[in-house]
Amino acid sequence: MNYTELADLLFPGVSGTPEDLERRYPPRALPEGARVTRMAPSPTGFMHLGNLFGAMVDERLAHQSGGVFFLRIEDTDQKREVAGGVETILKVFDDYALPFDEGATLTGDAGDYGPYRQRQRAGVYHICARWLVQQGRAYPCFLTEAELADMRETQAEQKLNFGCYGSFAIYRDSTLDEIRRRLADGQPYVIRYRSEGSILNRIKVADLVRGTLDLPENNQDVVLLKADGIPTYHFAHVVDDHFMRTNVVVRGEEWLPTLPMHVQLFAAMGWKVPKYLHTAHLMKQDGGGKRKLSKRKDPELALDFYGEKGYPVAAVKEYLMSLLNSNYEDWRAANSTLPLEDFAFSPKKMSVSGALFDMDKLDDVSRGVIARLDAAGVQAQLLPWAEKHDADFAALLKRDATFTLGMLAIGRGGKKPRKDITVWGEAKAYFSFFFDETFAPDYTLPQCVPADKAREMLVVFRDLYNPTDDSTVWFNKVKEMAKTFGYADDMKAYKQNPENWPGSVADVSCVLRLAIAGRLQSPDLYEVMRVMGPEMVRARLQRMIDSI
RNA sequence: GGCCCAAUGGUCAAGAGGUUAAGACACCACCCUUUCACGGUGGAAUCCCGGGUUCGAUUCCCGGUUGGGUCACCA
Repeated sequence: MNYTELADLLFPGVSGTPEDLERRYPPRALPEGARVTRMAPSPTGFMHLGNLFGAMVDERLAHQSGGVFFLRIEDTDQKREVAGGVETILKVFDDYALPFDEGATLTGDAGDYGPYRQRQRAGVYHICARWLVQQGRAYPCFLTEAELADMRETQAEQKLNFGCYGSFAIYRDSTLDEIRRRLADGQPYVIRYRSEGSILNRIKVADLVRGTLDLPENNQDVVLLKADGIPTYHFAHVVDDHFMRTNVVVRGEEWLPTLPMHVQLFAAMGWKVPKYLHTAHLMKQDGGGKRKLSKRKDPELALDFYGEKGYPVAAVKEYLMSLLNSNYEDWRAANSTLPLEDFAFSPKKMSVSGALFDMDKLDDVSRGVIARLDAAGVQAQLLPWAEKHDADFAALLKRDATFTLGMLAIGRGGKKPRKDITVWGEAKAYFSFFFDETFAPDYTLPQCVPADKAREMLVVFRDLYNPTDDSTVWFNKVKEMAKTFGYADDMKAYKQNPENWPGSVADVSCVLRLAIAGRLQSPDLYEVMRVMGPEMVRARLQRMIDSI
């Protein structure tokens, strides 16, 4: 077989060589130890937690080492491509503040190693595929889909491994004449790699989290170029990550079984194998067992889910980082104000087994993130969320900025900030009583305070209420009032002998809280009233007086 | 079915050949407190099974079990 002739036959318009490409994409001038990583999603219009999970590893690895983090669009499968898919990807990078240094952008490409969309790199793949054919390491295969299905069936019956290998690779040794005839006949074909490996041989591959892997050699004649001339993932990965000079490939553990094939392809091309880092999957509890988070069954897999609920971006990243490196939580506890980027991320600390996604934990992290914000910080996140998801609420928030800021400031700052809100989506219900439009009181009184007595208390309070009182003076007045109504003003005494009074100052406070907030639970009443101002407070008191 | 990866409380997990086997979430109780939230104290709860190596194994080795992944002209 004259392989050069075969190569010319298969790639008539292709002329370059891998050496040309080496010159076009020279090794990057980077300091020793700098890591070049990439995120390589398919533009399916769906970005999920796993994408983010991996991207955070990529980004940290690159930027922590003074390297490069780039974005490559893997659009080799037209069937799955969705209009606007690239925009969705870029938006996630933007939303989650994961800055990439080069790669695909909305307007084109940025960087010297492009194009960064695989379909635009056909020329590069063809040069490499042609070279492999010339070397006798790749060949055209005319197996049809039906034949492949039959083959699989036969293999299942005979309990053999699936795939195109050994005697099943019937076009491996076709003659040039036969190939010429089929081409002339217009028969569709793919380019397959001609594997000389055996599953009886073992290979060793280093993985940054898993250590040295001991795997069987690949014996499959894998497809390099599909019938439409576009590469499969496998070939694109090898070619692109070589010429884009990626030195750490971060990807999910679903790629472990094909790793030997990739190593084999690198070797066939005469290229250095990059370092690999295979991440464990995020799992979900399902009935008895656990399973990989699924796009169809689990809405929480989609990143949109978090945006809609109103999880702060920082909370989702914090949570993922705590799964990535379990010492992150301790670090965060000791460094509550530092940016996540100051944490020393280490691949060695990553877990090799899949973690169950824990919404309770995320909630806790999110509460903590929100609690650490000051009022302006809350406003800066809450308002955009509301504008996007709840226009009515946004309008209320914007009506009086000073009022809103005052409201948001209650219980913030200090050593022990309140953790009332988990996600922005809860904010409206939580703050509802601050706005007459959303104020929906439930005037159900505590048992020990009959309605007529409550009304009297409110009237008394309305008259003694002085907005200039400080909190101590104010609460002393409340206690005083409790006493005049025969209720205990000393909680300790009351708790020891509750039978001596009809109720306590706590019950009296409940009545006031009901009037002001319309419910039994609220942040510090004095603070709430201070923010509301005397006019609003009096109106609230009156409203309850008139209603019960 | 073949191949690959994994296994410490309910969840995330630290950990070392000899430990009272960290910590966090969730849960329970109590304390603080005019409510709620926060905070504090305490509690319950874990080394998958069987062999081997060893004075000693949850830790190392081998089997098994269980879970997960993968076997496409998808990525």
